[in-house]
Amino acid sequence: MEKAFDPRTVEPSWRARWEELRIGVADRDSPRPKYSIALPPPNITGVLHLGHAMGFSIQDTLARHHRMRGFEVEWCPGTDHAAIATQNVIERQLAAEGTTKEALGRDLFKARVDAWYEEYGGRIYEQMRALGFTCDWSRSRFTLDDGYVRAIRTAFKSLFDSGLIYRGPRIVNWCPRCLSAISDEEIDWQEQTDSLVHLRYPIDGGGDIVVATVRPETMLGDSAVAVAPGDPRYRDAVGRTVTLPLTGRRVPIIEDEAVQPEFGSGALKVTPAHDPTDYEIGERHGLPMISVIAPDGTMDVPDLPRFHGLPVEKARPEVLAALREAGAVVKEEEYVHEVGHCDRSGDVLEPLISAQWWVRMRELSEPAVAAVQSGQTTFHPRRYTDVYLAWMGNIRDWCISRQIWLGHAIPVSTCANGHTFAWIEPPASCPTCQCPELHNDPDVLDTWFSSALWPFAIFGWPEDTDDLRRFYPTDVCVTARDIIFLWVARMIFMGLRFTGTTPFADVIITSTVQAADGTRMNKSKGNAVDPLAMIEEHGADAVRAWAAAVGTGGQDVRFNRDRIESFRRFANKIWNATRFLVTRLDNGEGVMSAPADPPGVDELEPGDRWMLSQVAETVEAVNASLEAYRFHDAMDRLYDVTWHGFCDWYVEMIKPRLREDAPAGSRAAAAHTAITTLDVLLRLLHPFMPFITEECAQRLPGSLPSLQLRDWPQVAPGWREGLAARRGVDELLVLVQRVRALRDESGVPAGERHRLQLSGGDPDMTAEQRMRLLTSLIPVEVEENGDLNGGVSVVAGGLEARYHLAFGERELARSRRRLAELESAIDRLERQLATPAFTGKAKPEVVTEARRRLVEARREQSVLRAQGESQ
RNA sequence: GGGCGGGUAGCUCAGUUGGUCAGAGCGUCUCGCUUACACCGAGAAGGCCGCGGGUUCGAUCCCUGCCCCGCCCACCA
Repeated sequence: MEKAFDPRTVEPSWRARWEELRIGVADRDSPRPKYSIALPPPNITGVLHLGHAMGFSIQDTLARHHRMRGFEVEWCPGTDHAAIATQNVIERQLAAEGTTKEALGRDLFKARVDAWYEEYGGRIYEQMRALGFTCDWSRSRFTLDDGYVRAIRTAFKSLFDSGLIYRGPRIVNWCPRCLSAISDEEIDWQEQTDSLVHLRYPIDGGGDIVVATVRPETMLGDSAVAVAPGDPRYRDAVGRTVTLPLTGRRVPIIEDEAVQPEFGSGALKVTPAHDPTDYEIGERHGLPMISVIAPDGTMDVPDLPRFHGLPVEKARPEVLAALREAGAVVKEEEYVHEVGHCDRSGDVLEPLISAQWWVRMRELSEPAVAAVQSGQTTFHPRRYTDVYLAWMGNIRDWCISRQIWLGHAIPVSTCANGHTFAWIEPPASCPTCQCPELHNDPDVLDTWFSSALWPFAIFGWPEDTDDLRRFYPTDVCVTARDIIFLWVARMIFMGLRFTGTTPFADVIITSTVQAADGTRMNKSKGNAVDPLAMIEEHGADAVRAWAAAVGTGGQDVRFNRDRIESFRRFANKIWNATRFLVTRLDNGEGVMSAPADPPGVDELEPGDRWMLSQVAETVEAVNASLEAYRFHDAMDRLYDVTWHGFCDWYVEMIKPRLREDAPAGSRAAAAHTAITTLDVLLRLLHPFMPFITEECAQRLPGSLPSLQLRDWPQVAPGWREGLAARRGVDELLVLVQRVRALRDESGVPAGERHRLQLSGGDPDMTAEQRMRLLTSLIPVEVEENGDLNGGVSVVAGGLEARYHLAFGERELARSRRRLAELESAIDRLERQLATPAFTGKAKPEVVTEARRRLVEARREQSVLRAQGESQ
């Protein structure tokens, strides 16, 4: 074995091995219980960053863990066409080349897109492969696949035929660059400082009314002035009209509850065609919707040539100037507010009226709320449940049409006779009147409409396929919190609608990876980290272990190269521990088998039992952590027990026993314990760090072609018995540390032995055992002396230390203290519960809690007393 | 405006039913190339657990107020 672990030489062959063994490919007909995950399909807008790597690593950890536990694991991968995002990327590319998609034409544009998908789809796959993911590539899906398209059309038609999809003109979030509507969830709100302009509108017949706006240009489309109902300041004005400056249009003064009387002057100019609030006011009052801004973001006011055709940002000062000339401007003030931007292009959104396709949400959201409330799907961390419920609870209709080139065509046609219908296969004629003259809807679907079907569409829905029956619903969905609404929520209501069940039982929300400076990591800022670079530097295992260590704390995490590096060192540590044991135990015919028959209890020394009991605890702790999706706990624990418990303490303490001249029984027991421990640790670590663990496990006796074919470790009956010996050994280890510190402080030369006088200690440990353990770790001559009562001390010129092992005494003191604590707690609780003021007035749950605590405290008290008496 | 999360060693962060919970990694300092590992080992220093109240025998942990930081939601133009 090489002296240092080199991931680069090891990783490729294991990737190949896993593929040869078809580790990731799920067998539909296997008798094992299934465990399935639908990989959140990454957008093919570029390569994956560290955030993806984290979420995906966690999924692979789950997949590998469940395979070892005996599940037939289906982790289905795929990619998302991400229509609007990809189109933006390509368009930017074209712009850089000095051309446009229009100049290119549809066909060439499509070729361009396909080439992009090819290249980046491939690179994403390479990234995932590099991390050692065992997803089922045989079932890999792309949202533009034929079968997938069929699923989308089926879902669309079903919703359309049930009246849950409708088309209509409404106010939408319009992106003037994408030239498309977008949904509420795709708005990126940014704080912005603007000028709040107060305008005076003359009231017909005398007087005037002042309104405030940050968008004076929209006043060209005003169709009313609104005040709060009953506002005394405007009692006389309501019902009258004003004549708008510049347009000369007469509009009414109305009352509407949307108006906040405290804001500004308490009067609001109403522009229903260009403001969501105003739109609703307009609907309530039947106001005309006067569009003055065109889809390309320029003013559309042919009657006013001064402004017509100006881009909004140029029109604003121009209109303001005109208003000033007209004497309508009262004052201007700085104003900070949130402005919606397109989350793809970054442009300021222009609310405007447009005919779009919508999904009626009420009927879909109600079951989706109920499903989460009833626990059919659980969020981890739990607090995201409330986030989800709040959103789903007051959701508005979903705008699903996009006016872009790329994406799934809306499967709707209208015939010459005006029959509109949805279809699954492109029709030749109208199903109602057989008219062959059809007009297809020109829009495409919101990408998230297709993503919403992912967990069942990947398995062949709407067909009742074997895969669907076998692997759906999935078990968990691992994703980032910023797509809870965009994706997770929508999968839930679509799943309920089309399959009658939620698509996954658990949703794991991973940490968000920030750049080192705490800002958001994103490609355009250039601070995104490519996982491949980290793999190159530290190896795939290090990246994965890092992901597990920081991915599920529920807290955002800053990119920290040192942290990743620490796991590379950890891999090296594992490598070297293995290398040491394997070479030391190689008897010429291979590694000395951890004997087929484990040594009898008699042959195990206290240190061996100490180690095995820790192994038992580790298995249980890791199980509990994984059960609760607390990967960071599991990783921490494994790191600690492997490095410190095993390498630093155990391996060091058995070194003398591993020498060939050591007593055979003792040597066998140490070998058995060491190999057993290493084997269990490697298996526990494998889902997190598959490469290094495979590489090491291969060298141990009894290995299989892959750890993925081994069982998940279980605690063997004897291991826990070591718990009793633990305290005795632990006490010696504390002594070792104190002696080391003492030697360090006293400047004793490294090799020089000194005398150590001992008394006390675990009565079950012989003086011989105690001495062997100590001398394996520190250079001392041990002398047992029953009369010592002091701690460590230095005697005379040469070092001499005396130490009294307080075995049992510490526990006794602790138990006394605990008893005292319990007594006072019981005292207080009894007093509290005897007080009518408390039992009568406090909240019932508080009283119940107090009773429960009292019962618990009494129980613990009696247990401790019983223990005390037995000793 | 509402809600959520966070403020713990120089840095990045753990700390799940209030009582060995004051921890890890990195960094720093002092030793050590003892035949697994210098991608190492041993030892050490370092913290009013954001601030003020409160509950309690006891609070980093529970309640309350405040100060910062981040995020989400929201129709105040």
